[in-house]
Amino acid sequence: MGDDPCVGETRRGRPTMNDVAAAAGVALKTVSRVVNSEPGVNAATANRVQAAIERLGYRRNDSARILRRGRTASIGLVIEDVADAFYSSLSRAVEDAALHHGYLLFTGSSREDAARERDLVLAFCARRVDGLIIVPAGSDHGYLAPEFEAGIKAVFADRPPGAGCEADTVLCDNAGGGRTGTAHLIAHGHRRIAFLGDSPGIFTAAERLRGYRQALAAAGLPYDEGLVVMAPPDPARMRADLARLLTASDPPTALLAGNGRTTVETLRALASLTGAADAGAAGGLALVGFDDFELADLLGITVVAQDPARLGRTAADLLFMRLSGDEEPTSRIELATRLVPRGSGERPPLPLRDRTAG
Amino acid sequence: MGDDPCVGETRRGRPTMNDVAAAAGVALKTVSRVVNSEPGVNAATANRVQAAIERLGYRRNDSARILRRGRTASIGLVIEDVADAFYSSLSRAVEDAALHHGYLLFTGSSREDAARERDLVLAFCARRVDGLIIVPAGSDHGYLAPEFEAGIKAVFADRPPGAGCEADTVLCDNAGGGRTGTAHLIAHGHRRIAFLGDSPGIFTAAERLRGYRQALAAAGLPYDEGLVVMAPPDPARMRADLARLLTASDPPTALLAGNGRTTVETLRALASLTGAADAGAAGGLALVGFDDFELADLLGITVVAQDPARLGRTAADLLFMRLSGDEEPTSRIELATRLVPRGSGERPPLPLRDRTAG
DNA sequence: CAAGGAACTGACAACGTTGTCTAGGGCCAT
DNA sequence: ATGGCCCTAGACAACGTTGTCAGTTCCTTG
Repeated sequence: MGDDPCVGETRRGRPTMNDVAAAAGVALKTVSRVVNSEPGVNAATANRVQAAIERLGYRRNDSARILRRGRTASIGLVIEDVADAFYSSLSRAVEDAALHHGYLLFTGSSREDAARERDLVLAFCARRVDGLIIVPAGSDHGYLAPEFEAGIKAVFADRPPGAGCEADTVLCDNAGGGRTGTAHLIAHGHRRIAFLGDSPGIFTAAERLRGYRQALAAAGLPYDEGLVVMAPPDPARMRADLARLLTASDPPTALLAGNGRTTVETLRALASLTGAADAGAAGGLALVGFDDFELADLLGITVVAQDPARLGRTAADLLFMRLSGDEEPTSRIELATRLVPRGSGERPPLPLRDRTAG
Repeated sequence: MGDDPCVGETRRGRPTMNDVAAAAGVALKTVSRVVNSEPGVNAATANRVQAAIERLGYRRNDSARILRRGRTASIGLVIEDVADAFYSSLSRAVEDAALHHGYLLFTGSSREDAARERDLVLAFCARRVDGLIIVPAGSDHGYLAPEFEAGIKAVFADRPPGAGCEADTVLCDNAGGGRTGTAHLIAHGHRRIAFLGDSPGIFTAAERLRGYRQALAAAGLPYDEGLVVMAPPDPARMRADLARLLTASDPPTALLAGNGRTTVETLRALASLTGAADAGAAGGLALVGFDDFELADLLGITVVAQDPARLGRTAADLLFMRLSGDEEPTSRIELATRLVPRGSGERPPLPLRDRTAG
């Protein structure tokens, strides 16, 4: 009479185990056993249940399951921005690990906003994720205290947690990378090296600057504030800064770019300033970038390479160790960086008079 | 006596609303009202409850909430690979939309594997996501039927669902883009244009090839299978293919690369084959890439640009329309592509004898 | 043949929350 | 003074699952 071809009750919404049980003529618990492949169900019964499951299109409700069992088999990942290649590589590594362990993954980008980091983390906690991997934007992680109390595991990646927050941490050796990159330029004869970093509040930016200063000091070179820019990589601002640097009375002969974004924007700025088609050699400046990027090989850009996938993998490994009961003291791992010479960082200083030739 | 400084019972695990209620001397339901900012609670009482919440570090259990309310305020996103720039831009757009609507986001990469796409989607469904955005890897979406029956909303992005699956779809105009790119090369005098695509089973790859053929036909040019490669972008394989193409008796004077990956790998292959530092001009070949990529501007690579962020935004908009009750017939949106001339696609055909000059 | 066990199945409570309904008390208008 | 209403608060069931425990059947074994 109705227009529903199904046999029996027309239920709106999803069938439950109860519906399946009724359809198969067994008890609820038996369905549960079949769904979870628990032993102790007669093959014939199991088949009947299985048939009912397929006929009704039954799908277990994991919210109920989670509520009952207390574990969610999911983890949360908070990064700075998925659209950034560094973080998307990291994401992918975490995703792989999660999949491998049978976990589902919540993802969110903080956009370098501490409040947003906190909201995301707490939302994940409300969903009762078993663990968290956090690239922190903020420096106060007091809000995590009740979560730790409740047994949640967290691993910090790329940047350490705020003071007073004890948790596993995986970092790159940012200061070491800054030293290496700077020392490389010094070894090629440069004495005036500009550092184009990100906001000084960002841990990695500050560390890399520290490494830069260490290398200068080790070589007996003075630290000149006029050669350092620490600000978010805005294209227009960077072009202006570079123009100012290059037309100064004692301009730099080499640049160290503080991260992937600044490297790329530096290349753009150089290209637009010098009009050179081959930005890699623009202005005869030597250039070392921090963080490798796609096509750096073709552009011949020397970089201090990090390994975001390894960072993600390591963080995930630590987390899953914790989730499987590991109670060791928290560890802090620093991953080495690797200098990849490709030409732009091996150019000797160009005497001032040759500059305009481009 | 114990070593726990807390007053009252020492509970392991998280405090519940019941615990908060006991601590504040009110009923469970009153706590619920406070937590959810429901009206009808005296300010003084609310303060008492709030204090208890903070003292105990209470955090609502969303699994229970979801179970009770039936809606999860979360959506699932299945893409091909987060680490790919195209999909990470798309992800970010979806993430923004989710945040804006107060939804949480599950993410997973299918790796071009239909079974994995299915597993991810079903896992998300088991978590009772309210909606799905899917970049399908497979071509059979029958497994979604029970989910649709249960009221889940799904939007397909970048590629259409398999036959028989009626759902909102947002695509790029792949055939149109293929036509545009090919016509552009033809307009610059090319008659022998190679097409370097991806696996023919991938919808976008097949569509772009179709556009290429349409443009050839429109210009009265023959379709030469020898100029077409349809396979996943493996670097070694691509180098071999390019070497074969370029040393053939009647080699192409221009290349149309089928997607971002193939464009980049083509550049690498050309650079390694010709030894040219400036890969953009390697071998004097004209080149148009499908899908824009970072630094294409600096390299001077002409592309048929898609807009992955817009794709994600549009898909999310459609999904949230559905989630807010929209019952219109399903729509299929095609987003226009945009040709961005940058030099590599505007080179005229180079006579064969000049080739080796590189 | 009785007793014991193995294999299978089911009844029931509990997970932590929210929706519905009811109850008490204070205040206003009649 | 009394009925009625609003404001506040709580009791209780229900969401769909899983863990515990108890029951039934049937087979083995002494």
